[in-house]
Amino acid sequence: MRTRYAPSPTGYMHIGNLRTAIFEYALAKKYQGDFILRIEDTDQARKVEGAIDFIYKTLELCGFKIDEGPLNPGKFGPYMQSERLDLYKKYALELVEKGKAYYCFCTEEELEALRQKCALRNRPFVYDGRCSKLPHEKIEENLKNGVPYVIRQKMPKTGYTIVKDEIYGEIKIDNSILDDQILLKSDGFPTYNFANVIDDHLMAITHVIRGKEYLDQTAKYNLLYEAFDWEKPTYIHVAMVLGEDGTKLSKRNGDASFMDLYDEGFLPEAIVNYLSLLGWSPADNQEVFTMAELINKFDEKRISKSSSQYDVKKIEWFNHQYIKNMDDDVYLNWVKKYFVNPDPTKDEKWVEHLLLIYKNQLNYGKEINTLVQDFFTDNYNPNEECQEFLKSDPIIPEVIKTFKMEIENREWTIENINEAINKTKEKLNVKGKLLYMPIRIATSGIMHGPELADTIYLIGQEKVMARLNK
RNA sequence: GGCCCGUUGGUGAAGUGGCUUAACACGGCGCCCUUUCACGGCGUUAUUCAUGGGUUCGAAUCCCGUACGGGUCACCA
Repeated sequence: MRTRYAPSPTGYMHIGNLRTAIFEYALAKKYQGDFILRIEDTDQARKVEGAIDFIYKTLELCGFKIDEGPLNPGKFGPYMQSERLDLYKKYALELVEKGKAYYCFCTEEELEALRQKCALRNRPFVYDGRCSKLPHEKIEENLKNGVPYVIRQKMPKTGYTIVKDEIYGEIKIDNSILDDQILLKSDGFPTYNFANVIDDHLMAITHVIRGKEYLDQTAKYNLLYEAFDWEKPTYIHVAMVLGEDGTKLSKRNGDASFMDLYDEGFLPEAIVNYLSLLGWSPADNQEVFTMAELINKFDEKRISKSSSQYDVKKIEWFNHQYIKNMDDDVYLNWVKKYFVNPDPTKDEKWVEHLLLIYKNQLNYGKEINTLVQDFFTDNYNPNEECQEFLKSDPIIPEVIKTFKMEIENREWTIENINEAINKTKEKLNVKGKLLYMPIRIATSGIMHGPELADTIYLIGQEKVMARLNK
């Protein structure tokens, strides 16, 4: 069992690509197979500097081990398509030799004319194969004169080709719509389809997992495998991942790339966990699981046929689960990367205490900044809901007054704050919400917050007393 | 437009002819617990599986049509 992840080096990995990689990885590892990274850089224009390091880094963060790739080659290298050009040429020529492919000297203009003709008749464009009828001498002459050419594969004009897919079953594609596909471009680079087939075969890939948008094209792949008389890999096409709005993923509809999520403070484990459940589900009911468990549970037969929508709320929930389960010191180290301290004069212990009391309600790293903001402001303006509450019972002003008296002359510790609350309770014989909420509002100005004693302690003596004296 | 694929709740989904008058999870709403808040727990949220026919004693599950959604038809990957 060998699977591969074959991205283009664009320096960007959206969630759909990552999800495909997760499936590829899980499948390979389930059967103790190898996971190969191949860089598809045949489009010179779209190449991005440093993209390979970026891909390695991303996969590493996600917990993937790359068995073979450009930075750790195995015996099937090179793993960059741009370094395999002679290979593609060799195989393209082999097909020409066998009479299964031919040189095509058609110019851009000729093709455009052809295209127009098809458009006029409202038919899909199919190359008419005129160059396949060129006499031998003419071809030789053109080649000698350096006329630019591409190599095209001869496709059958009748009948149909069956595409076999693990998820979608058998699909019949009419051969008449198949173009004599270009194998080698005039710049000497292979087309994506051609390079894919050559590489998958030479790299002994057994299972190809890819987006459903390639399903129709697989007929062309099959014809290529047949032309070479090679064994086809098992195909597993997966439906798309859509954005939150139900449309195709793009930079426009939200933080749809791995790095965006990572930068927001989503843990790679949580991201992987969540994505594995998009378009796939395990036979049992477990949702939160480790990579090892995923590998163990993974079953490619259970991949869904229909596309699924990305949901921020749910990925937040997953992230929340992982954050809650972190050890305190690990959590602090992690959350500090996202925390922007508005007041550097606060000492480290105070900051850590503050960060810690939000650990079990934090959804993602950067959220910490909005959660803690009330601890960094001098503004005290309780909202309407607070005002309503304060007026809801005559005892409330008493509670606040009593608490103030109790805390006034004590040393500023959490124990003493709790003690003051308790004394208030005893003196006035109030408890529950009527006891806590007035104090909470009077000291912090908000109705929702972390543990009350911690909150009061962290707001600080000076500020609290000032508010109580109002 | 031709061809291909899909359609279970707001979302992820289970379900492959009777155990389903549709699991589980997220979100929403409500309640409870911890003397407050949060965490957590519990309940509720699809009279029904896009729709119309058919097959069958029986259909979300099988067949056909329709609608809707998506994909694909490049010297892009």
